[in-house]
Amino acid sequence: MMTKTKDISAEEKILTAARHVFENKGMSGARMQEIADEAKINKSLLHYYYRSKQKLFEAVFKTAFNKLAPQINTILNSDQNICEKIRNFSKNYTTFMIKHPYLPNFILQELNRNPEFVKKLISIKTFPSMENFQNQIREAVSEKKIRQIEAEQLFINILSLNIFPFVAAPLIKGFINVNDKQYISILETRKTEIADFIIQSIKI
Amino acid sequence: MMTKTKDISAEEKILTAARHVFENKGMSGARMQEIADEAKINKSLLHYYYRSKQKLFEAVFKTAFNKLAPQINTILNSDQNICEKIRNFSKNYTTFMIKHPYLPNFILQELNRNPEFVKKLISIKTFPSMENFQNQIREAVSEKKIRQIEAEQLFINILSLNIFPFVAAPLIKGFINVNDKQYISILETRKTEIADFIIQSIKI
DNA sequence: ATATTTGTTAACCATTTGGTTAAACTTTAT
DNA sequence: ATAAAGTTTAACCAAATGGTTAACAAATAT
Repeated sequence: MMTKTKDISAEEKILTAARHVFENKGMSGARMQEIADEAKINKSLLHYYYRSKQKLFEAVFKTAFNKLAPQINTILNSDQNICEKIRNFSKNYTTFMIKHPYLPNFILQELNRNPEFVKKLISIKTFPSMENFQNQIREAVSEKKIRQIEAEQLFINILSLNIFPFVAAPLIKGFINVNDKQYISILETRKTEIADFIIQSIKI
Repeated sequence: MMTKTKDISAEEKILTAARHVFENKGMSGARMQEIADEAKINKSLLHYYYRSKQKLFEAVFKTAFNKLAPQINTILNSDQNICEKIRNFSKNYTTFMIKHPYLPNFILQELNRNPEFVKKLISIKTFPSMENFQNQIREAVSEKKIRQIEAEQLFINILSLNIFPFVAAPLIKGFINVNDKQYISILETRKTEIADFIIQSIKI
């Protein structure tokens, strides 16, 4: 009857549950039944809305990737100066990922398992290019605003310092021997620490 | 006695094949039959030598982890000075991982999937501690050899810059638009580039 | 030589798993 | 009201999968 009013659509419940299960177990570890249970719907509904596990996975993966890519794009294409870029990105990225800590690992995992997938993503979307960033760095170097450094290397460094602490959280927690709460506190510090570290390195 | 005059023992072939399959597909994506095929032995032999998939996986994981942990330990415990440490580690680690590119991803993936596993590793082994490294950094800071920085943050930065380029290889290759060969060349450059970047940042 | 232990294989087996079907229930259109 | 279209479920199913069994082969000990 009126059950539709405050109900979240099944399709939506499925996507949320699928996201959760896939992020935790990966494509091959996830079970359709587990997703159905978590969404509290019948397993057949999964196939009704998304034809197959693969299709459901791709839906989840794409929305996940579309949360990551635009952020990285702010480094490559935006008219801030270099230091601004680094400061803003590090702050925004870390803030966002503290709320979605499984996202980076999920994406990297599946990208590693299925490297051809990257090519799809690059071709289909208006995929960010290094060109603007390269020009910006070269210019900054020749104007002696920053020391000599290759754009690719700097780009990799920025990504590494920002993303790795989330991907390797269990490992790092083990080595520096802190609990979850303490680790989040360390990540909070990194919102500004990362940018300081990078800028300190490239300034003249 | 049990001296095997045969070329390579079946047990060894299994471990090699298992390592390969597990590194590529992960625990849940790996298939016992695939491991058997790759080792060119009957599937029953897998269970003869290693009781179960889980046991076989653990054998593979432990040997993998034991290749990573000692390297990280050279940062935490070794009597080199800070710059030496950073230079040597970055060079050695990157050199090693170019030869074993799937290792870091494999370890991080399974650690993420099963975070309790870390606790096992920490407790059982003479697991490296941060203490010496912390003292070294604090001392260097107070002696004004390097600028003020927390040991944990520096440690995370060192690991990030070294390990992330392997974990995120497909992603980075996509963004900076290079092929495998070009990417390896970039990694080669990083053998010294990483240390330069860090030292530039922390020197006074 | 032969008994015994160790290594190896093909044939099975029980369970899990992604996916299908057909019927029932709801909502919307006529 | 009633038909049509959309949504949801229980009951199935075939294939895949981790694991077992029992017989056979090779090495080792007596």
